[in-house]
Amino acid sequence: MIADTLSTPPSRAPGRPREFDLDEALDDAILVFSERGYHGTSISELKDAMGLTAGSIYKAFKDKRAVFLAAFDRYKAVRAALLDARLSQASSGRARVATVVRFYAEAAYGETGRRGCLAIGAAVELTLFDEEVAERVGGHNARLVERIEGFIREGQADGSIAGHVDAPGAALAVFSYLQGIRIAGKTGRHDGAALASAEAILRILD
Amino acid sequence: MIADTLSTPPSRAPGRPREFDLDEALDDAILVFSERGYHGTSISELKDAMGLTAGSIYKAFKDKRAVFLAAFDRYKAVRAALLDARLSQASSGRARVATVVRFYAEAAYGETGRRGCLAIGAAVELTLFDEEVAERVGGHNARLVERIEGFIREGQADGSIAGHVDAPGAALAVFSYLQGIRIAGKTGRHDGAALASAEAILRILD
DNA sequence: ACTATTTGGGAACGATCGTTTCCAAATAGT
DNA sequence: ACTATTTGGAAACGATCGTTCCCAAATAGT
Repeated sequence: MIADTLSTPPSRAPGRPREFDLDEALDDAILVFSERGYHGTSISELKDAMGLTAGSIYKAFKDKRAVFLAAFDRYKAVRAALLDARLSQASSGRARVATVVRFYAEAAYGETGRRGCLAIGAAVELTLFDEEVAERVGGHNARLVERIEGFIREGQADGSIAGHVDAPGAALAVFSYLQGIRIAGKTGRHDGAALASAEAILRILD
Repeated sequence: MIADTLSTPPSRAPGRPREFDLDEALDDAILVFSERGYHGTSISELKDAMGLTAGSIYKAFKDKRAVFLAAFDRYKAVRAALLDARLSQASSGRARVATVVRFYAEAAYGETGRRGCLAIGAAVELTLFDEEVAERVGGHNARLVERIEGFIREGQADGSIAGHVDAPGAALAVFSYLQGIRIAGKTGRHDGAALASAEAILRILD
């Protein structure tokens, strides 16, 4: 009985099983939405990119907006997992800030850089007229700023960051840099520059 | 004869005169495009915002894209004039960098902040699939980065900025901050924080 | 075997998109 | 006065948008 309710994963729903992997489809959606934006992506393009028919998309998601929201959530989850893995190897407050800064700078050049950041696209394109998107993006951003501020305070406690640094101001400055370097990466040509700027920004912790 | 070709400004074209001011209409277009983005703005919304009929818009501009390009150019020109006026009152290299940083930080909160930056919207939404937009945005950005780098070098020459600062890296870091603070302003709630972050970012010049 | 349920695939829907066309009104040149 | 030209305004265009519907196929439970 208890075992029955606990071992539910292998059990399957009644009807015909879905022939594609939801997360893989969302990964494709992330790419198109990142490149073309929300309004710039049609269902037809989404269909081609995800390798699905319109019917299948609308059976898996309520509407286009739901696809975007799901893609956004997955994008955030995947990126956060990647960052956290790196963060676990940083041993001082300064090292943690540096890890975050370099993580974003690395994503800012090359193909990834030109493709752009889905979260920034969402913030720019949707926050003003979609309350739910605004809350999600705003929440993520606020949490990241708080996290950076926490790293700075940790650094001040462990001696890796100067005590006179204004933690809230510096945290927002670093966060802004993270967003901005992704925009710079959309039009910028030189790759090493992004990494150099990452080192430069860390000077605000001295 | 010569006077004739030189005093052309008061002379008028043949047909019925335009009943609206082009620049005022573009100012309205700047607002809608900033708020809703390029793809998110329909001709119908453009029509309402500019107080014109579709016919009048298409007589003044080739198509929707041309309206956007004109709005973009005007936005850039107006903002540049505003910045230059402030810049003329800054007497050291550091003061000039600080002026630029505060100029962007001020635009990042309140109604202006939530409305967003037209140039950033263009970069995010259009650069990947519109070569002309990419060139314009990329050109503006590159020029601003170079300008900041110049201010830093001037500061190092006049003693207001430390000599050990990596000018290209710091310039791109400052530029990225400028873009990022405008994004932060779309979801951020607290106004004073933007200004505090502006002061924090200037620490990279120490 | 049969029913219920869900998916894949594609045709079809109304709505809205960006754009063009048409006509009356307003100007300049002759 | 007349012609040429341009604008204002609104109706009309085909194309594409996001979404729904329909039917055959594939599964689970009985």
